[in-house]
Amino acid sequence: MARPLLHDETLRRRLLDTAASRIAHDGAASVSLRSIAAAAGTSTTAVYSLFGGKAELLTAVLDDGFASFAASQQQAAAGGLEALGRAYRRWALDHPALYGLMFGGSLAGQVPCQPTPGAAEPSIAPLFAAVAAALPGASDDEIASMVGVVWGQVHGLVSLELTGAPAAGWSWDAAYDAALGQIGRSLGR
Amino acid sequence: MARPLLHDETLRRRLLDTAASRIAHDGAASVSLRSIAAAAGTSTTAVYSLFGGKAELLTAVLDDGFASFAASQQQAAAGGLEALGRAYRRWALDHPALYGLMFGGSLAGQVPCQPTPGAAEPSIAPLFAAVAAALPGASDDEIASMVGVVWGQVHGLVSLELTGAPAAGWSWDAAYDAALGQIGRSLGR
DNA sequence: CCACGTTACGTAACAGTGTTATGCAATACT
DNA sequence: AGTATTGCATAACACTGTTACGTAACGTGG
Repeated sequence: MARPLLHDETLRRRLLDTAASRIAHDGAASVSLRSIAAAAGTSTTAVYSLFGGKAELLTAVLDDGFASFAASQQQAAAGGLEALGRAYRRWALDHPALYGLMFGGSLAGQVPCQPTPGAAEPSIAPLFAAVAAALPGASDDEIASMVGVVWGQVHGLVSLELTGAPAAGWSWDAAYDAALGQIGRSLGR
Repeated sequence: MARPLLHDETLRRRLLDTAASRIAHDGAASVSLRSIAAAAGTSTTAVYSLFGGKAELLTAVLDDGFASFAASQQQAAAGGLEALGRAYRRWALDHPALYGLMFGGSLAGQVPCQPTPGAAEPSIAPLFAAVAAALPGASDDEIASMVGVVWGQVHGLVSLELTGAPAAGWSWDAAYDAALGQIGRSLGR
C-alpha cells in the first residue's frame, strides 16, 4: 500500500503569504478565497486540502500575526513598561488589518475565525512580568487585575485610533503619552 | 404631473427594527439582506428604495445605536465620572452586537458601513463635561487628552471583554473596578 | 522495476449573497 | 378622468464559500 504524500509545504506558505499580504492591502473584508488562490497560482480546493477552508486559512494568518506580535513584545521587554506600550502601538499601527483581525474580528462578529486558544498568551506574558516587577509586594490577583487595566488602556487607545475614531480635540500621540505617563506614575509609586 | 409618494415610514421602521433585532440575535456578520427583507414581509428592493443598499441600512441601525448610547450616557451624567463608566459598560454588555458594529466594525474591516460623521459626538459629550469639571484649572488640550485616555481605558476593557479575550487570571469586574478607581484617583487629586 | 492504493488539486457545479433591470399596481395632481 | 411618477415584487446577474468528481502524481510492496 502507499504512504500518504505530505502536504506541500511551499504551497502552504505561498498561500499564507499571499493571504496575509492581500489582507494587509485590501482589508480582511474584501479578500475572497478565489482571489487568494488565483494570486497564489492555484485553485480554491488547494485551500481546502491544506487548511480546511477559508476560516482555517484566516486563523493561520492570524496565528502568524500573534507570533510576530509576541516577538515584538518580547523584544521590547527589556525596556520596561513604557517600551512595551510603545512597541504595542507601533506594531498595531504597522499591521492595522492584522491587529483588527486579532482583536476586533470577533468583536464585529464578522469573521468566522478566532485565534487558536492560547495564541495570545505569549503576547501578554512580557506585560505580566513587567507589572509583577513594578508591584513587588502585590498579590497575584492585584497583579492580574493591573495587567487587565494596562492592557485595556493600551488596546483601547490603539483600537480607537485604528478605527479612525473622531479624536475631537486631541491627538492620539498626546493621549497615548498621557496614558503611558499615568500608568508609569500609578505603578512606579 | 404627479407628486412623488413619500417613503412609507412604517415600512422603513419595520425594516430598521427587524434588522436591529436580527443583528442583536445572530451578529452582524451572518445577517443577510434577504432574510431581513423576508422577516419584514417585503422584498430586497424595498431596502434599496428606502435606504439605498445594505450598507446604508446598517448605517441607519448603527446611528440608532449611537442615539441610544448617547441617551444612556446623558442619563448617567449626573452621577459623575464613575457613573458614566459604569453606564458605558452596562450599555455595551446589553448591546454587544451594536457596540461591535459601532466601534469595531470598521476595525475588522468587514462591514462597509461607518457611522455618520458626528454621530458619536453626543456620546462622549458627557465625558468631556465630567473631565472638565474634575480638572478645573486644566487647559483645553489637557482636558482633551484626558478624555482620550479615559475613553480609551473604558473602551479597551469593554471591547476586550466583549471579544471574549482570555482574561487569564483576572475577572473583568475586578479589572473594571480597578480602572475606574485609578481614573477617579488620578482625576480627583 | 513496476503496478497499485492513496493523495493533491484542477474543473465544474451548487446554494447563497448583494445588486440591478424590468414591469405593474397605486398614487396625486391637472 | 387621465396621466406622469413612484413603490416595490419578480427575476436575472456577478460574485461568494463550499463541495462532488475526475485526473495526474506520488511512495511503497512485490
